[in-house]
Amino acid sequence: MHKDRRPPTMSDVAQQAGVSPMTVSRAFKLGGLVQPETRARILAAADELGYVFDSTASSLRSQRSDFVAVTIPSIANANFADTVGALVEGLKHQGLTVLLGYTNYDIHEEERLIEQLLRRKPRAIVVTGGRHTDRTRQRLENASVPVIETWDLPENPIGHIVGFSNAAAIHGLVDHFVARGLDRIAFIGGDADRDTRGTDRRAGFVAAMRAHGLDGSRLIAAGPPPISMREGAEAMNHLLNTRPDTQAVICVSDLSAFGALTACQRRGIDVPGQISIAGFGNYEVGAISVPSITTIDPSPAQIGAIAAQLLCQLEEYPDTAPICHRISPRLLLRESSV
Amino acid sequence: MHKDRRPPTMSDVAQQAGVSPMTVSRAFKLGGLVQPETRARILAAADELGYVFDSTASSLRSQRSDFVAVTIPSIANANFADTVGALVEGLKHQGLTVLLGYTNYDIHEEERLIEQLLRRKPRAIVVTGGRHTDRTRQRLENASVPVIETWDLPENPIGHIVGFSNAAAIHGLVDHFVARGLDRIAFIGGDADRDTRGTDRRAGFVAAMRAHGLDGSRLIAAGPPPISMREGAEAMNHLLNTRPDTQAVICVSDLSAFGALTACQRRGIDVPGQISIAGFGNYEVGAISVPSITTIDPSPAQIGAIAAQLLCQLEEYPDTAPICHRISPRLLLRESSV
DNA sequence: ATGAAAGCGCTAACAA
DNA sequence: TTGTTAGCGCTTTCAT
Repeated sequence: MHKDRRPPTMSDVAQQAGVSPMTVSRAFKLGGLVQPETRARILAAADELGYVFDSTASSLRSQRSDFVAVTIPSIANANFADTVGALVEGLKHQGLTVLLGYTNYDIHEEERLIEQLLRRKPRAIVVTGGRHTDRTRQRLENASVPVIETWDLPENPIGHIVGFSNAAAIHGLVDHFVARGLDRIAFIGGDADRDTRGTDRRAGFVAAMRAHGLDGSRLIAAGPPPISMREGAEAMNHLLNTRPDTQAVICVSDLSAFGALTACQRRGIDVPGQISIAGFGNYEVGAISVPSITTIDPSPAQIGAIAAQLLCQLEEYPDTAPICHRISPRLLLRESSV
Repeated sequence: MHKDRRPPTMSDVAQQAGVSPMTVSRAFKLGGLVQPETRARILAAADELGYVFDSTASSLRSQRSDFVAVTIPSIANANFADTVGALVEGLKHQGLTVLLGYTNYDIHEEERLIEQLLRRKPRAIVVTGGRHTDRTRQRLENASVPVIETWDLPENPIGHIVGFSNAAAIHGLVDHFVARGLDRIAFIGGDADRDTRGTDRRAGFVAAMRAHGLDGSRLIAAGPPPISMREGAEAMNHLLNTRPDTQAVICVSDLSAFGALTACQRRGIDVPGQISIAGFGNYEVGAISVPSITTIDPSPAQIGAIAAQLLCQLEEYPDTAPICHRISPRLLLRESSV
């Protein structure tokens, strides 16, 4: 092995196999029309030389890449991970890869990220959420690649949508609590406008309380996202100190709901005996905690699967009119609420 | 807007700004030697035309990309997410992006993924773990880009290492339990050879028990990774049914440890009164649960930060000899253990 | 089923 | 500081 020699190209492989570079190129394509034995010889030659296909050159020449760009607010979030997992799975068969970027719940970081991703000429782009900077919108609109917004139902969609109304989902949860005779309901989280889905959930809470003629002012801020267990516990402590007569708490996610639950446990407050708790997202922690936590399941994997399906359709019919696919979040009643 | 016109290139921008394409190229580089006013004019022209820099062409011509490939077993794992987060943060200033792929804890999937990533000519590649298929090893060795293996201390490293011994970390935990007078200790997880770090942890447990002259056969399989809360609860139930005299349980991660804890709670078994529980990873759930869970903190963010630092160093001195940076996991004693 | 020529959009190398 | 020329490695297009 001569370590400092320049890496072999298709021409080198072609020479080794006694064919033209074009035939090597065809041998590496999936439907490439090459004699099976010729292909075998080529692949053997490639292996022998340690040839690595150059996607860079391929993309430049063909003016098409083999990946879909996906942006999520955070890795380390099981909900978004499930969406991405289903997306990857659904695109694998099309020979499409997923290129993942995360925005830290910041639409300016999203802007930076999306500009970076577009430079690589993705086949399509899937973003989380429907709120973006003006510049991001503009970039995506001009990008001339399919755009899918997920986890939201934006009023002015850029392209396609696979999502649901975060506000409506919480509205349904409030309805359920009120039907069970609970009046004094609080909401934890969703104060920072960085997490737009969290903000929508809080807005849904306020609207629902108003619709029932109830006091929707029990709003506990939990700081900038990601709002997790610790923030949920802190918010719950604050709530118990300031509004001790609260009967039920809806949290922006199951993670903060679990934190809230632990705060109650440490204070000896019985859940759901003294206070009911609900979350959002159907995270594993809420399914398994004692008590288990009432939640709303937005079917993250389904979002990914449908987005993948839509992308496959767009591969075949690029001019498909903008589609809005609504997911129906399900209410899961568990031990943490009466 | 003519939607079907081909997208503008540097030449178009150059023409618009009244300069040569080369000057536009320089204007887009960070240290490009261009008159400030010229650059301003160029950027304005680019904006006006909706120009998007073509990384594909840039990479092909310059034979160097602007990204580091990173592979992790799973997104949706807070530990790996923290490593990646620190890596991204540490590379941002160098103008390097992270391209993330995940392997589903499968070294064959890893092989596929790494081949895909290498086709894009990354500046470096950071992988999780030190066990790979032969073909993966070969590919990485021949790739002529820096390789960093993390979260492990492989015996035959491919390149650089930023990691720790998973076995030794568990060994220390066993020592602690034994010193507290606990003899009948079980281990949950790590049966499948897919999660090599989990397997190492179990091996560390067995070796430590043997070193103390204790019975190291209380091993509860938890199925294929990712082993999470549900599997931890199931394994704990199995353990309580089959070896009810167990005094302490070490779990392959805090997630399964939390599951094990809930299993005890549902059966009315006091933790740590009747049984001690420990996990691994210092996940948030174990810090906040009631009781909080004793764990080992492998400093995931530190791993990422050091890897990033090493990569920066390698940018400057590419011929740096292989470095092995050892992390020292810390034992965090919490409420779940005596 | 295979080959030859041309060129994708950018930048290295050199020149001015 | 800016411009000119050539070519990165592949695939499109056309030919055989």
